[in-house]
Amino acid sequence: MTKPVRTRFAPSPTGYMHIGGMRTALFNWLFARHHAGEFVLRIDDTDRARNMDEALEPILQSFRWLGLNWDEGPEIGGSVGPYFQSERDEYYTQACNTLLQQGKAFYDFTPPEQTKIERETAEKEKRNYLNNRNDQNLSEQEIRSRIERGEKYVIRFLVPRESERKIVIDDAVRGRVEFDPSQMPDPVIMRADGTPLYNFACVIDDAEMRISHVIRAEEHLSNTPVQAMLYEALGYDRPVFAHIPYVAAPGTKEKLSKRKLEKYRKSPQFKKLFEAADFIFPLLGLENRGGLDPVMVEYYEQIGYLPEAVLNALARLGWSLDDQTEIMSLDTIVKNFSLNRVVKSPAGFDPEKLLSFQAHWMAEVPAEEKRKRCRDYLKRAGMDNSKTEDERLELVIQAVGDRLVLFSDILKFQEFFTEDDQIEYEAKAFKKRIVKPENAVELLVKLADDLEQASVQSSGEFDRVVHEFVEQQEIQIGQIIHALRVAITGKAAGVGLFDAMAILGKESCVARIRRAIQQGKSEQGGQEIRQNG
RNA sequence: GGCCCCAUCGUCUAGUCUGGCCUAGGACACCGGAUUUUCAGUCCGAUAACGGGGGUUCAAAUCCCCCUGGGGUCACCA
Repeated sequence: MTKPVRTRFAPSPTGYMHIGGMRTALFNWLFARHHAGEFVLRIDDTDRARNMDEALEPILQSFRWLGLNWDEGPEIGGSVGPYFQSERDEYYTQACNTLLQQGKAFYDFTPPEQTKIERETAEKEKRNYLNNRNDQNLSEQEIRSRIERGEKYVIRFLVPRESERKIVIDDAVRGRVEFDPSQMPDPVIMRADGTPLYNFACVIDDAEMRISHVIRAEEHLSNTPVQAMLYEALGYDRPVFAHIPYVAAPGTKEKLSKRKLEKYRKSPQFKKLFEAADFIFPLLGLENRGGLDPVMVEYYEQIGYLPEAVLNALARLGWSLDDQTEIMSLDTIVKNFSLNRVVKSPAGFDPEKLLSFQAHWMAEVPAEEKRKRCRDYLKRAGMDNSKTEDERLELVIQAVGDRLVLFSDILKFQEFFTEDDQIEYEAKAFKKRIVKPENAVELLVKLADDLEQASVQSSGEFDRVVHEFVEQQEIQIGQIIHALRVAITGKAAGVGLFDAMAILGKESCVARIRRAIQQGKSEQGGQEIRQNG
């Protein structure tokens, strides 16, 4: 009988969920779900964070947002808990004592400074570092008396160096990987204060929690031989290891890292994400949140991505279904996921591709949901007024159409939700379309009069009135339409002009045109004065 | 530096295990054209890759060797 599939993800409570970490978590989750197994969330908090809730909540929230549920872990518990490493001391102590008794681990009183010197010397001499084993054969009595004297010590696992045997890892992604134990230092497994080190705690937890497949990023590959030896020493069965490639920064092969944020700011692929953040987050009052950047999952949630899009993009980062399929729902991915089809080389995270997935999934969102989410952004930006009522909002969303890629994009169309005298003109567009052309202001004056007289309501009616005006004035439509757009929306580009006019209504249009005329005249006047002076 | 991993269009990838159907497929981006009052979109089209060198073979992106390049990791971090 094969063991039931159980996978895990073990984040440290750092207060943020790394997008690359999320990808690792996703693969674990997918593998478990595909095999109808279980997915465990375990918290690696051997560092003992002080504000656990604060540090953990954003991580759990990212899982919730993406819909990656866990079967055991924080908030829900489970039968092989506790799920916080800080509460599992007894397991580690016990395992450590077993190793000590069996002579598979030893007390090491070597002061850390000396270890450091030895390591540096080895490096200087360009040879592999191996720790000294001076304390390996200390008698029980001597150990006791040195401890009583207050000497500091650590406990090291005794690597079986003398055997000729190689440590072989049959990795589910990378195939057979060999390591030579005779090259490996004895790892510290317990600090003097009795707290375990990651490599040790991890083995015990994975074994005790009956994890069948350890799917993790490839930077752990070099930890694996040590862990494999620990499994054996402790009499546990090894899980299947699968080392998936790490997620690289856009356009590079370097691991995506939060510490390199400033560098990313300048990268062309990341630039748009930062710019979007700079525009949107201040409107939402989030500018002081500090760490809300594109390396975190929370960024994508806050700026209005769809879980479907992020999931789709993450799944395609290092995994493919076949030679064609790009767009996949979570169901499809679960149905088809396998470790065989995980690539070995690191995959650069591509924000452009994510955006294209987003555009696709956005098109599938029902109108009502779109309205709800957009209104939420308007509300958070303080634009909760009579103009954001369902009816108008629906019209705007329809007119905006595909231009709404992120929910927060609605904030780029503020002109529909602000008062007529609050419109901000894009300086460049205003100059080019209204101030500079000789007769633009004059035409706008006449058009405003015409509009005022006319009975117009629908987009088609506005279209008709403007076209009649064009004929009457014997001009090209291009001569008025750009000025008109800027006058009404303040912008050079946007939704269909007649749609915009219909949404705003005749009164608003006329008011806005008149205001632009005034502004235009004053800017022209200013120019003349300057020219004359 | 030691150990380990990786290597196909600008990017994500298919193809590699099981050599021939690969004059290397798809997607994103980019470029061009059409549609359009702008922008976006949509449709059509174009450009674009097996890191290099040796083998093995009738045949190599695919197997072997070497080189080069990139990366990960070397803690009383996780």
